[in-house]
Amino acid sequence: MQPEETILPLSAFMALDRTGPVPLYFQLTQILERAIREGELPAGSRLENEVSLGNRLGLSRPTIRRAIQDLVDKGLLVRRRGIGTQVVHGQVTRGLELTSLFDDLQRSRQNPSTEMITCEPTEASAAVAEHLAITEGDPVLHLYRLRLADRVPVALMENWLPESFLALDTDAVAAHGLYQVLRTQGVTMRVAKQRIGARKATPNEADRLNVERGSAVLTMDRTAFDNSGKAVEFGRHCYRPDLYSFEVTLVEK
Amino acid sequence: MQPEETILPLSAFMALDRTGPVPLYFQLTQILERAIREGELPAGSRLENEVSLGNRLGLSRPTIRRAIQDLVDKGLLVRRRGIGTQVVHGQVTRGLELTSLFDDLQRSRQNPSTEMITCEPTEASAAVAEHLAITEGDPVLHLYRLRLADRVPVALMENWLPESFLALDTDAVAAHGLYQVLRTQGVTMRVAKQRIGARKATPNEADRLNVERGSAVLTMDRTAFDNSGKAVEFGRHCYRPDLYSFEVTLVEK
DNA sequence: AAGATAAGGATGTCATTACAACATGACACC
DNA sequence: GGTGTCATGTTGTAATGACATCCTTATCTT
Repeated sequence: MQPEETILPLSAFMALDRTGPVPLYFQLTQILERAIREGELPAGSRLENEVSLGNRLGLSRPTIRRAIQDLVDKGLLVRRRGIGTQVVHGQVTRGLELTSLFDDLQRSRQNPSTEMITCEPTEASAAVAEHLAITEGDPVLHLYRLRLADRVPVALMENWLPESFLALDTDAVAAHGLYQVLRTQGVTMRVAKQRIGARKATPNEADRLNVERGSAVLTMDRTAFDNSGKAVEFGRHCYRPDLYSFEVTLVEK
Repeated sequence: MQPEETILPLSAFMALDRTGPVPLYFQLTQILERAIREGELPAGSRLENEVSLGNRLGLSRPTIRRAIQDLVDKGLLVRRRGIGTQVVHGQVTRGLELTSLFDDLQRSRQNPSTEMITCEPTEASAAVAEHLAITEGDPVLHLYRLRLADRVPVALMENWLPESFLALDTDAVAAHGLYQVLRTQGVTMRVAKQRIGARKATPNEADRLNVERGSAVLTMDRTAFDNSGKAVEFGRHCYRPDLYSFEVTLVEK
């Protein structure tokens, strides 16, 4: 049997602004996403088809498709040729994004703070050099920080940045997070490759994270690349697993 | 300074087949991806621009863009307006896909096998019902399996499937993996939401995974949805962290 | 020498059109 | 009753054209 088709009233799309700098497809994506999260488009319901929606809004089909595709990629919608587009069941969750833990915690009002343990230039080890695509012994900036949420230790973070960032503002990093500072330096992260694993905490880690010795920690190694494809950061982090976990949404291509 | 532009010879694109059922953009994606992985397009090099490439191949610009965009989404390329498209530095890795652990291991020739511990109908607990979007007490199929690679235990997997799969072929699941069997049943997974964490292994888990009691395990909870948006599987897995980890590639949208 | 301006080249956005492929349901046919 | 066929509705693929926006480089001006 066909699932119920939900047709949004035209009023839902009155916010569309054709003159501003915001792309139409993006505005449409946001409108639809809000409608899904607010329940106006119930889970399992069918969307109005692309052509009809385009006609009603005075938008071309490619624009409609682009907007819908973005939501499919986010895992909110599912498309089937010959059938239509449906809202995925199951509560929508915010997936992993290219942000830092600091942003994550701030978003969830956890009152994040950072304690800088070490911040000094050093020479790249073989492992660090490999991840940053530089040569062993090259100068790098080494950060060792403790992340807290509501004054409770959540994560221990060790990061290495290539030579061009040796003069980074340490205080700003402690106050606003590494990624925020890099953004103000004109560096925009585009791609990050992460490996998530687990192991026993070292005694040092256990003490700093304020957990029992021999506890399990969640680990994440990450290399981040800027918009020119160069590696700008390599990090080894470990998290208190009772306070933090990773959410990932996978979509079949 | 501008990075070096690499122009692929026309011969690289001779494989393009305009008559077959394979979309042109997809063929182009594969050709480019191979060229990157084989090093014909070196890390950091600039790609030929969209318009010129389209003219050379006799393809329209939207088709070229679609192919390139897919590689950007995969984290292999980076685009900057006004600049061009560049190959990302850093070795290319296979990211997390919508496949099962069985597929993963098979791909890396680890000789995977499965030991079925439990496979029986039961009633949905509150947690299971929540994730499958059914009501507590509804009948579900409960699987409890041990995954081995080269006869070494790698993961303990607990899965629940909704009522429609109560009559699943247990032997086939043990032989070919759960996802494979579901595919033959006409079920195609489209979206999966995963949460990755860590904790200490329970004594039972430690024994079955053949690790010391109190070891750390990597955990993954997953709900998978089919192409109609319905939840078809909920799983709680735990992995030996010395033998398995998750790889994720994030791309800024 | 430093700053402003202009030109060129690249990707980003958007509209229009056409046809292909797939799923469903209705209906005729055997 | 089962099977095949067709019409219809929907998304998928592809080409074409136009303009916008951004970055770099070169040039001109001060």
